[in-house]
Amino acid sequence: MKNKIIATSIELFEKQGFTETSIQHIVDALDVTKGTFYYYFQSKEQLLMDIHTQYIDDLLHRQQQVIAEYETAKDQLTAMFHLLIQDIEIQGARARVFLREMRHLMDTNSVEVKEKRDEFRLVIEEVIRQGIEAGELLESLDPAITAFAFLSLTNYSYNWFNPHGALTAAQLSDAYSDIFFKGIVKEG
Amino acid sequence: MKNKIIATSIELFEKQGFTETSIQHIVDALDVTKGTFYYYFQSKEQLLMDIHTQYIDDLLHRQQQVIAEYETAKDQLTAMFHLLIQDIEIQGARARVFLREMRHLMDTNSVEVKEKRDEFRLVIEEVIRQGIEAGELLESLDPAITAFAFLSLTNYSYNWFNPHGALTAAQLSDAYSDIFFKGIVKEG
Amino acid sequence: MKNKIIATSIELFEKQGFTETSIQHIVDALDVTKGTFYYYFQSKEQLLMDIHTQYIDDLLHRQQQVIAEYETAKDQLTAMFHLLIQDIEIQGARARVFLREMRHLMDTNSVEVKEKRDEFRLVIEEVIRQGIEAGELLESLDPAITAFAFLSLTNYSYNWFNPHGALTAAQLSDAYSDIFFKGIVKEG
Amino acid sequence: MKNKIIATSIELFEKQGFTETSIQHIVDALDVTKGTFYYYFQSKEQLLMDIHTQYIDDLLHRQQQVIAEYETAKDQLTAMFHLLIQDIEIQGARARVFLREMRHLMDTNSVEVKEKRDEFRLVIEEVIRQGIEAGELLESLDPAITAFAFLSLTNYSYNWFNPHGALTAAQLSDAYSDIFFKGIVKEG
DNA sequence: AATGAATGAGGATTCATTCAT
DNA sequence: AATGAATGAATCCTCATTCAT
Repeated sequence: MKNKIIATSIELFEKQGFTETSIQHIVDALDVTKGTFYYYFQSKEQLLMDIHTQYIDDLLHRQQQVIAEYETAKDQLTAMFHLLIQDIEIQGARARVFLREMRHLMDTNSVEVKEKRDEFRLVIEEVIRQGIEAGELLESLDPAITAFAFLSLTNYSYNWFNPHGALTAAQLSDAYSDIFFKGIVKEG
Repeated sequence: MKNKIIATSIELFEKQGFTETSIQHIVDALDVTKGTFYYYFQSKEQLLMDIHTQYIDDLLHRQQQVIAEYETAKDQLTAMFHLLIQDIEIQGARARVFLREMRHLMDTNSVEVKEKRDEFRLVIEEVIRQGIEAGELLESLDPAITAFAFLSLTNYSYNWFNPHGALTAAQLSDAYSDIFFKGIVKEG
Repeated sequence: MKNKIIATSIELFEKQGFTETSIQHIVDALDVTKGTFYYYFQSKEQLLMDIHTQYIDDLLHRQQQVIAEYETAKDQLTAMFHLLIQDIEIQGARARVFLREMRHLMDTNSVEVKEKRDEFRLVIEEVIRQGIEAGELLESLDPAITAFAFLSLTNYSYNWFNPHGALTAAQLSDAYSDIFFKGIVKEG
Repeated sequence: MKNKIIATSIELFEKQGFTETSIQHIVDALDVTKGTFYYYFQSKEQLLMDIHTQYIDDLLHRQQQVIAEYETAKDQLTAMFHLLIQDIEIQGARARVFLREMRHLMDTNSVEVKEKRDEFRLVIEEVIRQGIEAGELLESLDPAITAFAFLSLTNYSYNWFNPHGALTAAQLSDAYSDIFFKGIVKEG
């Protein structure tokens, strides 16, 4: 039941937004009553926190697998492009809720998620730093800014990329890898 | 007064979000009454629409100036990086409201803003297309995807870039231009 | 202008009801501003009072003409049936506002209109009383109840009679006169 | 609780009118909170609809009983006079709300109630038609107009008849039957 | 004679949450 | 494990009215 509530909430939060989705909407969609909801969750925010925690923990775990599996910065970054963009198809709704509704977490919840989010970003930053040291990436790069650039490409794609359209997730992640690695300008 | 309401609303919408900001909050901040608000705006959505229209119209206008002023795709894109990122300092709050709260517009409002947003994007797409034709940019590029990549970098920066921090807007737009034009990989 | 406001208000009050019609509606329909309204009327209730006074004064005046013009109770009542029912065509909206919205008058206004309304009814009662004394009408009648019966027929017709339908006002007042004078039962 | 809300609302709607009675008035009179009201009713209009439905359904049911119990048109109409006028004492407030506030129902609600109201009227029309065919009532009558005359007498009495005054309901319905059946004019 | 800005109280409705059962 | 009744604060919005100009 707890998982059913989470699954339904994600759908509704994605479609209508967190604030616009009432507990009543959620329980109506599941054909149970509000009491049931409050048996499983302390509050609406707690539900949002559970969704966030599940998502980011899973992502961190998969990021670690990618790091372990590949050796070079380029391979690791390519694998992360694939990981994040191909995820849209399966985890799209969850990811969009994660990216859009974080601001509704308060106090410790907010801090806790922010820390894990930062962790994810800092791993990327570290991959880039090691790529530079290994002579694989340009020395002129600022690892922090470059990590933000990477995350911009992946995260913003949740706003517009439709995995059921003509463009496939594989095509998009390949195209983004190309742009990110080689740039867009033709060499003189 | 209308402009004062808009200015205050932008601040509050940015800090707390559109839904979380009540008309009461807005008028309290201005020390007027709710009646005053509704004298100037038909509805809360109309206020949001006014903010959106002002922002996107201004942006489209400045985009046209950039296009007119520069000749090559590279220069035009560089100028747009500067335009958008240096804007964060002055227009940051307005831009963040624009980027985050568009979903609260409904029906015709939603369509109208979406069209202008698309127009802005399609101009970038066209710049890229002409850059390719001119032999300036890589032939392998998909102009549409590349335009999205460009917008990802600029728009996502509103989420994290703090113009009052150590990193300046000029530094960021330069760094992003470099990455976008030349990529991050060291040539063999 | 005052008369234009009254005319427009009657239309709106009839269509939407007194409470549901705002001053804003009225002035919008006339393409003037609220200030104009309050230049001519002290309050919304004063406007309603003016409408009521005009209507009932006119009616009392015409009732006196009928009384003066005809001699027998039957002729006077017939003339009043015609007066009231044929009025629907020209004065329908005004009459409906009068009959439906009287309850929104307060204190002295309410009393003043009620007195004139009672006066109209008591004249009918007196016509019936004199008809009985003259041997024209049945001795078994209670003049007060009979006057109410008369007013029921005329006033309730404002609720359903459509002067633009197949049934004409003349046909209706004739039919009502017949029923009221001779009843509906076939003599044994 | 639902019935308590209905009962209290009827009283308040009758005294002050539907629009003039706020949900706050209703819940204050019951010493509960607004939330409670909206737990039982979707909206203020739904409450009004419930009142209307209860009233008209009950009336239709009792009309059928009268039709079944009596044989001649005269007896059926007499019984309906009694039914409707004696009802004022017990159902007066409910009936007045029904007769006065129907216009606040919208869309399907309005149509639904109107249909049942028409049904009630058409049954009366049919009784009159059969009375004419049976040679009991005058052939010159128009059944539709005559039915309206009947309803005018009964419905308008809700506006002025006070069952706690000197005139009893029985006396009024007898007087109205006499007038309706035999008219007011003395036979030559 | 008319305007435009402002008020402040009150309207219907929604909602997260609680709690006894 | 789940229900159903109730709360009370907050939300958007409307409105009659005032008043300086």
